[in-house]
Amino acid sequence: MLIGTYPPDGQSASVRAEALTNIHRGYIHVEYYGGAMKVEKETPSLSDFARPSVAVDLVLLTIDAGRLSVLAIRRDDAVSEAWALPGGFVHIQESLDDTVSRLLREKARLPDAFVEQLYTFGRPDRDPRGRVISVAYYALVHAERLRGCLEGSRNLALGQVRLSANQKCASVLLSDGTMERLAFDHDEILATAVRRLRGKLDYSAVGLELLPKLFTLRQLQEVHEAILGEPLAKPAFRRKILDRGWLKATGKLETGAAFRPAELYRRAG
Amino acid sequence: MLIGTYPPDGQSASVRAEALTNIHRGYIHVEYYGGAMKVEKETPSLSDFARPSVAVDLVLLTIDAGRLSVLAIRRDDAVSEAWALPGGFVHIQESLDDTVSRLLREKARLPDAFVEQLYTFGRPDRDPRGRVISVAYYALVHAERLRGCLEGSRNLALGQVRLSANQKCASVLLSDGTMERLAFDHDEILATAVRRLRGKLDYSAVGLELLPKLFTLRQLQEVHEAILGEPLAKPAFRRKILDRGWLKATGKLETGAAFRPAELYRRAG
DNA sequence: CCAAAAGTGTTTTGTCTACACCCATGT
DNA sequence: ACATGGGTGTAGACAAAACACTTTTGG
Repeated sequence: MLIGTYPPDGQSASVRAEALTNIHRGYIHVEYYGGAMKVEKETPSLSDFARPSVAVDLVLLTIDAGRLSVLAIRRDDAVSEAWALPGGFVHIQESLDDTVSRLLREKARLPDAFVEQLYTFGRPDRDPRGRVISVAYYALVHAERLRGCLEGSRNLALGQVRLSANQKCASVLLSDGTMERLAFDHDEILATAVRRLRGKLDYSAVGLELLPKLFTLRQLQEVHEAILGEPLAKPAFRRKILDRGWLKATGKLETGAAFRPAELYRRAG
Repeated sequence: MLIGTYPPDGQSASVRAEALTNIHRGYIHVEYYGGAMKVEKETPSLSDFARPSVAVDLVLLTIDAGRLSVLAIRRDDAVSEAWALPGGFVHIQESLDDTVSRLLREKARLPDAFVEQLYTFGRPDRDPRGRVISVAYYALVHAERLRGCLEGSRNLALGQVRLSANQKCASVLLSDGTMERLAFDHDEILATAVRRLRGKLDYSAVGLELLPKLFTLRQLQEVHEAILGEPLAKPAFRRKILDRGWLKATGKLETGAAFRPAELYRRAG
């Protein structure tokens, strides 16, 4: 399929190369004959539609000072000065999971973490820069693992998650006391992550991802309370969790307790 | 930002142009000087990466002859001759939900249906034609609504869903008795839909979407059994469902029953 | 009356909750 | 010893499962 032939004057070649990269894909043959350029596209074309950009946004959650907190990044670009979730575009030869791993490394300097796909947000107007479809993931890490990274960088912060009454959007409370609404539709993404996490607490061991390898039952209960935003009864919680079989008692006791030290558990299996 | 300079020999320029369109986006300046080509990229753009195509794939489920069945479409293009899920590309100014609505109309002639986003599949090699990221949705409709559409078209079929033992992939059994593995990663998408649906039966009223407005408790039980793939105890099922408060008794009785007619229910609220 | 399916009671089992209580430790 | 939080026992509420049973229809 012949797309066109163009004279080799620098100015117009610039514009046309842009149009090409936007609309067409597949093997593009560029041939030179007699000083002019001929551009062809090979037959089986994937899509003749203009393509949206695809990004991954990351809801990196942790428990900081007993509160469910999220990693926010300050956008200093011309688009927005607000806080937002860390994110980035999906490279052309990169799986979505690979994009998430790269973002974890680049933005939070984490070599790995528990991550799960959350939801894909695709409103055409969700990003003022243009059409960006965002596949949101959430990640859970123990706060200790973020310590170094947060101190090293001035445009990263942990903010406490504040879910609205209808659970449709969430704001963050920064350590300086200011309440911030996240940029774009990130408040909605954050709320979706918290709702998902709340739902998973009952039937999965996700809470363990927010704790160190050895932990006490009280610590796990505090994690659940931080996520659910409500206090839980201690005896009921202990028995429910132990009945699930997710935990294995180590026999070791915590150190540095003011009173009776609690037993340390680790994940079973 | 200078990307590189290349000698204008036809053979290698072809390959390099391909690499360019894959890796870079934004304004690309192409200049010619002294018979060579210089390629530059302009600074601030939405995304400096080549964009993947974004598609929606639709898992349209229904209960046909008491079995969980899925709408499959025969691909007659050069890419594949297998059966696949109906799908299509997301247009540049179209929300994901709008794409789903359009696909429902175009592929199944349905003006509306219960739909929910399922998962986004983004392995770079999942489509042999190139990089396609697919946002999968599942839809539930009463089989009666598909009747006319299926008869009218030769490349559409309902196939019984057969989930593998590990629940990681699903095949379809067509009415001619042949067992078909769906094209691309659609077997994995289908399995994901069935797992999701099974999980939702317990805590949501999704089963009602697969029935007409008036239905008997036995019919609802058969829907649940078809989705779960196992028989359920009648008294337990009745009480559980009625306790949930999703249903409202109408007082009417079914007609045409061979024996005692059952009461008709409809959704509450 | 009989066959077949609708619909209900009753008992048992197991899980979650609430509350009371004992246990171990640092001061 | 005692304050404090860790950890356990018991009783009631509630939901689900198993089983037997009654009811209603067409023939």
